[in-house]
Amino acid sequence: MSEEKSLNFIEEIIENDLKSGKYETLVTRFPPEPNGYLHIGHAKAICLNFGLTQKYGGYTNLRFDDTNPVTEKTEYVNSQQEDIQWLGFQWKNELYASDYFDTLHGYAVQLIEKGLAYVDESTAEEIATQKGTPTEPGTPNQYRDRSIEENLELFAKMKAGEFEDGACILRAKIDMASTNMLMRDPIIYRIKHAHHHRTGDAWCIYPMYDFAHGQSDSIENITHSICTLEYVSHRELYDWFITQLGIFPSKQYEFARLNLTYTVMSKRKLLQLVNEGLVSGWDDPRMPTISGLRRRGYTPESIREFCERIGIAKRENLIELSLLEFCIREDLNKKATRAMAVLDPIKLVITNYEGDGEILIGENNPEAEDKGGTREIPFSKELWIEREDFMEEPAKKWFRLAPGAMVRLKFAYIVKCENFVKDADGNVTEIHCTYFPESKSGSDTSGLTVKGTIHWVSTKHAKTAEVRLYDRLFSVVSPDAEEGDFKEYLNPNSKEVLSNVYIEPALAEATLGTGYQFIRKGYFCLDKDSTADHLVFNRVVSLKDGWKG
RNA sequence: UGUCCGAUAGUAUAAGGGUAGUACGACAGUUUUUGGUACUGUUUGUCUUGGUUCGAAUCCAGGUCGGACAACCA
Repeated sequence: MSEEKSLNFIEEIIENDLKSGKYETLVTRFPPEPNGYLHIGHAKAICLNFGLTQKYGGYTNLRFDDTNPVTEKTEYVNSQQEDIQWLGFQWKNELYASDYFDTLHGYAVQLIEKGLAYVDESTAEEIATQKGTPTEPGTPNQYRDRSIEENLELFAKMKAGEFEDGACILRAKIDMASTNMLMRDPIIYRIKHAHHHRTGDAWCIYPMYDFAHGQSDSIENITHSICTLEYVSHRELYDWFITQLGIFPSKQYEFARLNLTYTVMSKRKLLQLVNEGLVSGWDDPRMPTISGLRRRGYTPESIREFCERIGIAKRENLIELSLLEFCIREDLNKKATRAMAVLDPIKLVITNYEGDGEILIGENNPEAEDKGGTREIPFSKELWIEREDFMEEPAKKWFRLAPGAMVRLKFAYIVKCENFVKDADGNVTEIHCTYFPESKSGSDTSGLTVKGTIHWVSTKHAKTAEVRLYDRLFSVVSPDAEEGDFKEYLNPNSKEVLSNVYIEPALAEATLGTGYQFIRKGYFCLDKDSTADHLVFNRVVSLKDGWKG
């Protein structure tokens, strides 16, 4: 009866390690560099790392990989923390690679003392040339055989600030002929007279990624250091430092990063979109950032579900955006309060309706167990309906309004289209209907049956709102794979603003962070730009549309 | 021309020598006061060539294709 969900390759490794007693406690970490906002690809890594320790016990650290002072900012630290917590995860320890600068410096000295590191005064260009190519070995230079004493002295001077940026660097002495370019005496410390967001001006030398990451993992007793595929070739170096230093042997495992159709994911490109004003900011609802998705109306649950469904493997992948959309529809279908809004209005007059109108009762969510309660919806003689719900010359399987056709007004009556009015340009401006008083929703004794039900808002009671419709940011499946500048492939219609949308009165009480379904139109949420007298809604995603006209 | 990683329906992901399964998508139908939801059905797949084996998606060898690697970035 145990419907065992199959394990991904990392879970298999962990189960084996736990079973064999190699580790008692699983420790993972999520290690972002605080140089940008987190995106859906990071969400995959977050769900993986935190999800693993939730499943197997143990804990996950949040460690900021802040070894490059010129790109990092506290603003990013804060946003990254907010995003992780919003996704629903809590780290055990908040740590920084910069916490380990002293230790790391000590490790470097140890390496020098073992004759495994040297100070190189070559220029960046010389070093690049000497490095060789993937198919040709590198060549050692004259600095490689300096004495330990001289190296120690020079490194001390580097630390003391006696050199300009770029004057020299500290390299590990490994193998200039290695088939792995990273093993050809990698740079481990460089000089940067720059202000660090946490250590201030205490340091002018900073460790490179390869000299900081594995050791930081080791210091924290990380058992499984999970990263993306582009670090595969770094693993040899990762292990080499740990072995030479004789410290806790964290192990690195790599999985394939997430790629999404019609999206770019690299921080560099996302930053470009922000800086060049092509989007409104990191949290533009079209951005694949966590903050963008949040503002768009995605829920943490839907993103976690998405990360669960895409799986973890080592092959390159390109996930269809439709899966993300499925996940948010599935979640919001159960949660979203239903309401009526007319995005593209046209007036409907019920010619035989007498009186001031009436109050109807509507279910807030037929998918919720308690139906989400009910609300009052005012109805009257004149209504706004969706322009696209009327066709002067109906198509084949048209269920909606057309001359002589009948539809039900959601929560209200069945009406029959008797007539319509056109302006001088031939545009329909008004639709005239008659209604059947005995067809009232919930107490219909008319015996009439109709195929179509349309939504509406009473003109007299309608409130107005701005609605922002979003579509994919790019018009090609894989902007990264296209020739030329990726920005040439931006979808010019990715955002459409409707400034005069009619909404039913109940929607005037909408709150930030709540999901709404505008019946027949899609899922929406209030935007942070909204004010009491100017409501702004974002469309999260449309409903699946079964009508193929 | 080197080293490393990978290859299963349109997209992802299982099956770990023994029936190729699941999800999303697409298509069709049932239900429905949302052309939504729910439910049912259909559709399409092991990169290739050999080998081992009673039996191979799985193990072995060659090939093909895709990706990564030559930042004082992470």
